[in-house]
Amino acid sequence: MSRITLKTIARETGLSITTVSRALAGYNDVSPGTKQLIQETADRLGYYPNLTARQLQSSSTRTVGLILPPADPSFADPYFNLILSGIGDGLAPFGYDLLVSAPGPMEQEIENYRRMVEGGRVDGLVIVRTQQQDPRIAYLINTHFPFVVFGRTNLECDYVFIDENGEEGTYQLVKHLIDLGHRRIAYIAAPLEFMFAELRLTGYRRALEEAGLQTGGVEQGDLTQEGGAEAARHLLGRQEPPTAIVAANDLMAIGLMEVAQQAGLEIGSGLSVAGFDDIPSSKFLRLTTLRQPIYEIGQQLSTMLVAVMQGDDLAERKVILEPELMLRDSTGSPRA
Amino acid sequence: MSRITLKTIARETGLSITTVSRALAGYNDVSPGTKQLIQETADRLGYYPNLTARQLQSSSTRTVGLILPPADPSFADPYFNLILSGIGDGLAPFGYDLLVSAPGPMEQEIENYRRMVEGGRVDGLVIVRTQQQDPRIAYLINTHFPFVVFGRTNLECDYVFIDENGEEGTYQLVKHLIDLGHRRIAYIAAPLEFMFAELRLTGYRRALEEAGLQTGGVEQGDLTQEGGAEAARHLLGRQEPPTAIVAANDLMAIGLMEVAQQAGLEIGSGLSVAGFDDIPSSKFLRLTTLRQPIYEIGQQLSTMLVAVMQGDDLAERKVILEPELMLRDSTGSPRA
DNA sequence: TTGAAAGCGCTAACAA
DNA sequence: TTGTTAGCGCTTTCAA
Repeated sequence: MSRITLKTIARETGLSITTVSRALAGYNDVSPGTKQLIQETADRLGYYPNLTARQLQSSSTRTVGLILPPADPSFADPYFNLILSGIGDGLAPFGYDLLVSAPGPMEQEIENYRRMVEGGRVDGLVIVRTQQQDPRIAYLINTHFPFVVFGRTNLECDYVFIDENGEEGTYQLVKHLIDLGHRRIAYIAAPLEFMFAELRLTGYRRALEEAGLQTGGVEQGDLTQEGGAEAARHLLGRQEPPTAIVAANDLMAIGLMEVAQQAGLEIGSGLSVAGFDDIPSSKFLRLTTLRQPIYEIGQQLSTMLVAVMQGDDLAERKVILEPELMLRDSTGSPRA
Repeated sequence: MSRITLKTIARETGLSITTVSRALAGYNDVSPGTKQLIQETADRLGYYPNLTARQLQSSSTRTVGLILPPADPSFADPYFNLILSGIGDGLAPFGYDLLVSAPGPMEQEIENYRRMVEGGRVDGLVIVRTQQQDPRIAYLINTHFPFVVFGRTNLECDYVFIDENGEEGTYQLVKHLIDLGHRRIAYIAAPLEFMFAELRLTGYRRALEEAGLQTGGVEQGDLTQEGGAEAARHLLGRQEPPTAIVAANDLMAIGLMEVAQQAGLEIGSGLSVAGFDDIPSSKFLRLTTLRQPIYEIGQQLSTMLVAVMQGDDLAERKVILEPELMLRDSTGSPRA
């Protein structure tokens, strides 16, 4: 009991493979009678075309790739869940599947990209979490492979991307804290190889500078809740602890809040805390943050990628969205 | 500037495609000198094998499929994010990729399955969110295709699955509420075509029966926050409103909490609320719930699937996990 | 140790 | 309207 192929149907009907192929493809250079016979036979035997063979023939896969960065556990990060969701839902109407690849333990990231691109497994790629000098983008431009990016880089290349204005957002947030009366404002930065880390940190610095303030301390965290907690312990242990701490993402801000509460600080009045992302939990924790519509960005990215793969011209090749400042109870005036 | 194939290398070195193939595959029936020449040429030209061609030849894809149910927006559901994360991370060490397919707008679900299975796009499949008479499982058993399932069904078939004991968990939860003194306990059920909906509802009913209590009202919700809110409005509008409401999942419980708060009820003392899943937000909302380790289940499922695809015998083909009762502030004794 | 030939399942150019 | 031939890129007998 082997698989049903065109050959099976050809043998069954006594016609050639070519004719069977054309009949099923709906070409009209096949006589109606033959067409019907073939169609009936195909239905009866339950024929379904082998997509791998088609891919090989057409060198098109109708599949889009997404490779997750080798963080741990990268996949469980709410950020990726949302972007994945947006891309998946955005692709569905176009009939594209999404091939997701998580990097194995000791595997080099570039191997994943080669597998997808040079191995011909996908027609296009979505790149997320850009680095300042992102080797993946240099590589893809070099190979002329269709891709879109979530995030900017410092590379001098022309490519399609969406990014949020992390600098301006963070600037507005810190300015708001200054306006509330804070003078010692600390920052928990993301790893600086990431482009967004640099941009957000710049926004923080610009706001302080403009107000003529010194930094209230800058730590670096690994974007996890535990990383935020760790950085918070350092910052709160200082001789003159800050009255406000801004974290580069919500997850770290949440870790920070827990540490502050354990230290007996009242969030909002005793210590102001803010994050970046507006993940679902932030709403319930009343965390002031900057909202970037990650899910919608994912959707828009997939639409743009489809255009790129089809060779269409895009009206906007570089989209920069303004994050929305979500003021909640975790920030307030410093204690008098 | 076309792609580098075995043919390119063969032409370049003056050898045959066969020899090139075997040299690169590491066979030792190629002379050392030839081998080295081929290897060097391949490196120099940047050869990478065409995976589609290999797939066609070997009829193996090293890819696992996951098809999302046609809920809306299915992808954004925290439940799927976690299971997806677990599967993706679990598969990575084995070198399998994950092909995710979201159903298109008007597409029938079975078409997705045919594409993956009969189209030969994947070597195995993960089925989530089982229905009582799940046609997908009947189909897969029929085609002898490797798969594993998250959730039971009412089908009399032998297949590999993991499920949580939703009946017993819900029973324990409702029993706890009864012990606290509640007498009017309502339930917001999930759509009953889902197997887990039936099981959890049974647990609720069993606990009431055992205590000789009437139901405090049963509504059906669509598993979303808004669905929970809607059901809550009905339940709270009753002549004798319940003192406790249990929802079939956390998302609905969260919607329910919001409605209750708007109605001026104090969660925990005025109205006890409980859910099922323990999604990240539940912790912050202090929602009493039943925790099922969805991420870990996803990981274990992928390990089991790899075994099934390899034809290995599994020690445990049917795993049923006990959910953990997470008692938080959203439940308490009813007001005297 | 190497190469010719066949085949995985499909599509497409070209003849008949 | 149909069939023959070739080819997508690879692996695998089987001969040389």
